Amino acid sequence: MSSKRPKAPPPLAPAAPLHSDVHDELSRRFISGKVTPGSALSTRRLAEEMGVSQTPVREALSRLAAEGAVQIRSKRKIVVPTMTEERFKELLRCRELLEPEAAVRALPYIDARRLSRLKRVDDAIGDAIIHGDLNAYMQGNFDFHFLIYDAQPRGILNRLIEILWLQFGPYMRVVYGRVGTANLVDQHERAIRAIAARDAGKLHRALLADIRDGMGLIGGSGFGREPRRIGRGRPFVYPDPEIL
Amino acid sequence: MSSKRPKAPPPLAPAAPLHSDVHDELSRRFISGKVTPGSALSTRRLAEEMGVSQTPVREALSRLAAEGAVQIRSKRKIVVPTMTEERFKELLRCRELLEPEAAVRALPYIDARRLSRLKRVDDAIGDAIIHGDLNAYMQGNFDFHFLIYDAQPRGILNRLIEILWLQFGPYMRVVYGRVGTANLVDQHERAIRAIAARDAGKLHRALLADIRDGMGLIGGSGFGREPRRIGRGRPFVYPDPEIL
DNA sequence: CGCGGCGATCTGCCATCACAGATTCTTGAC
DNA sequence: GTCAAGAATCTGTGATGGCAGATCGCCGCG
Repeated sequence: MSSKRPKAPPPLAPAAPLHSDVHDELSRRFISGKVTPGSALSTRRLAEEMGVSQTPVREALSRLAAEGAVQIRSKRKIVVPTMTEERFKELLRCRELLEPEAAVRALPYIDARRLSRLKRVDDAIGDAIIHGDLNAYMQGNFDFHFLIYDAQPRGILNRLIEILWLQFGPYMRVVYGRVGTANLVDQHERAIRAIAARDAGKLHRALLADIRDGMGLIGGSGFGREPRRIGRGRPFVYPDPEIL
Repeated sequence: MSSKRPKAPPPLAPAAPLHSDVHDELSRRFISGKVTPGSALSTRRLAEEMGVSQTPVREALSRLAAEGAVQIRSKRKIVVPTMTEERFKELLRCRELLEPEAAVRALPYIDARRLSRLKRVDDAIGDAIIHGDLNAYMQGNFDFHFLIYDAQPRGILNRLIEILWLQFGPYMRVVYGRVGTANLVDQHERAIRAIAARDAGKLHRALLADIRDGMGLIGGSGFGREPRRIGRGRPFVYPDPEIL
């Protein structure tokens, strides 16, 4: 009953801007592979779907473009990029360079509570593999990695990794959908043991193995069963290889 | 004199969107250090300055925010981040991880013509150091590195590196302005020799040395002679350490 | 002299509308 | 039946206007 407070104060949740909400929502879709490579996005449709105007959507897509998750073609098209073998390899190479480092840097910040959460997530991943639940698997995989990296307050390194996952997500989904999750081996357990033992070197190697594992699995599954194929040389070509 | 072509065709330059122009211009300013850390940006001012409306400016700033070059504070402020020692170290660590790799990958694509351009740029850098021309030095330094990385068509790796430089630029300027360019050693020559010899390992080490060199120079110059200092512990604190 | 409060002015943010290029679908001529 | 021209309908883009929060400064009260 103090005299102040003309209206209820929003102590938490200081009213995030709409474009931020939109970006978050779209990011989730990308990382969890709910958007399919090669498909087009429309500002108007997204705006209507989310109940906002075009403006915040456009802004969110602008950010996503900067993050490489979408391409803004000059020909009035904004599409989620298709994957080429080259692009895919580069993506994984970047992950190899950054993620083990991020894990090692985060290691000192991983407390017992977080470690137990990691174990729970890993169990969920195991279930997902058994039941062939692709959604659960991808969500679990994301949670697992970023539960590690984000133990330390998010910095530039983690940000770069997030950018990689934004580009990685959509493609991962289609590949796993094709190959199935059955023959996934669980490299995560190695990581958990390394964390429990506070062994940075082991953790580094475990992450590297995990990433390379996905590469072997996916990379061998063949590219180019996508929207349309042109010619026969490199199976996949951008239908519109113009600038930007 | 064909029957078609109601108006002149724009064969090159397909009329880039305004927001793209704005982003390019701002990027140049950031990379070349023409913006000072801690300063605020206003959409209206920039719009007026560039002769466009707020809309494309906001979009460009959105991209720059995704690239970490600016922070969009919730309190109606959009600022170029100040530098903390922590942030600075992380930035350089990321450069160490990515740039030598990018150089090595680009090495096969560097032809004689590009190599000679590299030498010219390096000469210009030498002159800039002698004359203490900070603008020329920073421009030359940027040109030198990206002349190497961009020998290979720009991919994800180069994109990540660009993001790092966008964040790096503003701070580099103030540090060099403080320390001076006099005692800069030229690690670039090592890189040039490595390229001429087609020696990937040598090139890798040269780049690493170049980056660490800057780190030693800058890192030792002390942080926190910036806008305002608070307390005495860690010399530099965000004046507004809220979310985002 | 100090300080509290109110107004002018700044800010980012978002909705709306208009424009122009591109695409698609229809329609009409041969 | 075939194909080309044009209209209808998409697309991203940009300017404008206005809303609400934040900030700064001035003015007057104590």
